[in-house]
Amino acid sequence: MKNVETAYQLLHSALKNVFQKNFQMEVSDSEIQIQKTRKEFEGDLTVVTFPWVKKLGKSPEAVGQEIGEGLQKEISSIERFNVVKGFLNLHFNDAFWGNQFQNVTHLDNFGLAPANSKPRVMVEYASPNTNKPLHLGHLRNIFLGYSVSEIFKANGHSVTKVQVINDRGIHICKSMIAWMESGLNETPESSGMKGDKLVGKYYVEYDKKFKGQVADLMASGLSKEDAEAQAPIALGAREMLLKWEDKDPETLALWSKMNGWVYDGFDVTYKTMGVDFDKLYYESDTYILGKDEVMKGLENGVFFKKEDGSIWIDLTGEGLDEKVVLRKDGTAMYITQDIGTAMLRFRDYPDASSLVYTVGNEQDYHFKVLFKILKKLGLEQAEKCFHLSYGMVELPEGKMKSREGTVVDADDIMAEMKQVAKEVAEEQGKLEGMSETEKDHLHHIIGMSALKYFLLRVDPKKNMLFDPKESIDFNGNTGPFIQYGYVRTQAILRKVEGELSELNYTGELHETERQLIKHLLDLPAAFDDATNTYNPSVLAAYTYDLVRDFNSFYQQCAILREPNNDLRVFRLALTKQVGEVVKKTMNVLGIEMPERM
RNA sequence: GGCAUUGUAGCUCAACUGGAUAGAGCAUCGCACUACGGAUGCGAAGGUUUGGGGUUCGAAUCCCUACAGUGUCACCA
Repeated sequence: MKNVETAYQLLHSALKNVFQKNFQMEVSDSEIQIQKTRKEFEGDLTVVTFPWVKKLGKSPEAVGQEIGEGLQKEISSIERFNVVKGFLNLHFNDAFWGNQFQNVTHLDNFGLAPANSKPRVMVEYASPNTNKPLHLGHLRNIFLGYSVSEIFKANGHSVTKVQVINDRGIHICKSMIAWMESGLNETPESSGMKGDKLVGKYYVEYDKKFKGQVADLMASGLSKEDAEAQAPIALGAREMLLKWEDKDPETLALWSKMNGWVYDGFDVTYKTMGVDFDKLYYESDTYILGKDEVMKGLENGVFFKKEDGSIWIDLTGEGLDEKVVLRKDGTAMYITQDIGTAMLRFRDYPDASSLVYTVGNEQDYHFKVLFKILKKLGLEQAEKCFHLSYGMVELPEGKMKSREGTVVDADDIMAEMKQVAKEVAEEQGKLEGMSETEKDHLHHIIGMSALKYFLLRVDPKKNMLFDPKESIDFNGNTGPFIQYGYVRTQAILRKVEGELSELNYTGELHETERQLIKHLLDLPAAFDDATNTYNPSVLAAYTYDLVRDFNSFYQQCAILREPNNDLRVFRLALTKQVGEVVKKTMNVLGIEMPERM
């Protein structure tokens, strides 16, 4: 069992009965609107009566009154109700909520669906180029993709995390040619640099040289275009790409050596992030497959060939354009590769029902086209493929530009967060008796929680702003705030270990207790919402509110000091449940909970 | 220019998908408590939801329009 029968469900069916009995009417599900009662009114749940006002030919107040009385007969736990305008506010008694809570404590895995009870979903995220290090934008991508994977798992799906590594193409050749021309023979070992940083350095080097050469050529009278086409280093890069495609052994050796450095660097970064992958795809493998698929599609009439030999698809019938899928020289492009990768993935995982692509919204159009193509090629799962499109992370001065040096490096920002966590923790001075490695781990957990929460609490669809100067907060609506709330629950529970007996309390509830219970009961709905909308921010908001409710409760109700033992046990059980739920939801966001901080 | 997308407190974000008096955090000001862990709680102030029309019992949300930001419109990825 994932959940107890909710108050919503109860009300829902009771409403149907009321309409049968009082008005001899059937009501459709869509007519029934139940929402939480707003704070300024008295009640727990509110039924909106407007949809029926016309039909019944009565005033909203009269309809509300009548339904309210009917509902009271159906559900004895409805202690009282009031009608304000067309809103029927229902107040359930304390016993009802006490009971609901007790039912939850008996569940094994409240809020979660049984593992692997639903079809497999593949989630692609990260998918970096191999010519430069990861930056803040990647962090949003990676945390988002990881979290969505975990959300699907929590909802019972089998999940395979994949990425496709863009390991070939002109951009890698640029780093390679710059490295060769430098003649320094630098390696990560010799330079002491992280592999991805080293390769990134040569990418920047390339750009510098290129610009210098272009400037020189222009000074000697060439047009900008000609200069760019004739810059020696650009020619070198292109030549290298051709050699690569010809499988020139030396070029291939250099290529795999430098890519290897990058992978080593990425692995370190992924590890710090706390993310992983089940299966990697390399563009250098899949682009050939893509070509095959295009050729097949050409035979089947999905694609057509233009006079110059390039291959196209006509999507004008679907409101899109014509699109090239294979160059006239027969080489693969981005979308060719994507077609191949998709086909290969569904071949590798025939039980997968869909594939989620975590890719920035600048590629919205690309994925529209891709999914149409996949469908035309006869891939059944094409309709269920989903582009998890997310907005850019902007800096105060605008978009990040790697060439202008305005990127926020992933490793740097993570290290910085950890450093801040360390400073705050030392200031607090609550960690005596902890070993240095434990402390180090704790600082890491806290720093990462600030960063992850910061990036995940925003609706993925939207662009968001990151201000390095103000950096990331540790107070208020933040990861560390939630961690602190969790730590507090654990601090309390540690003192009563083994003391938790059966729940026996049936008395009145404090307002903050009712609030807390109601919030806890919303967990399954929050998970559903997050799954349906591919949106971790739903869970971030849910958890933040829960912790606030708990803090409120904690401030106003004695737990350990409560003299009435039944009530004390009840409050301890509440505390425990809050801790478990927070840990669960944060785990899905990839955020670890410390026991002390 | 076409298409897509966004515009909510000084700043960063919410708003149960059309519901009641638009909510949080940060920043500002004030208060609480021998603290079960203060990385706390409570409160004040802060809004013509970019402007203008429309749809209806009811609009930040849907439609039209103007303005502003962003993305995209490559045989780049």
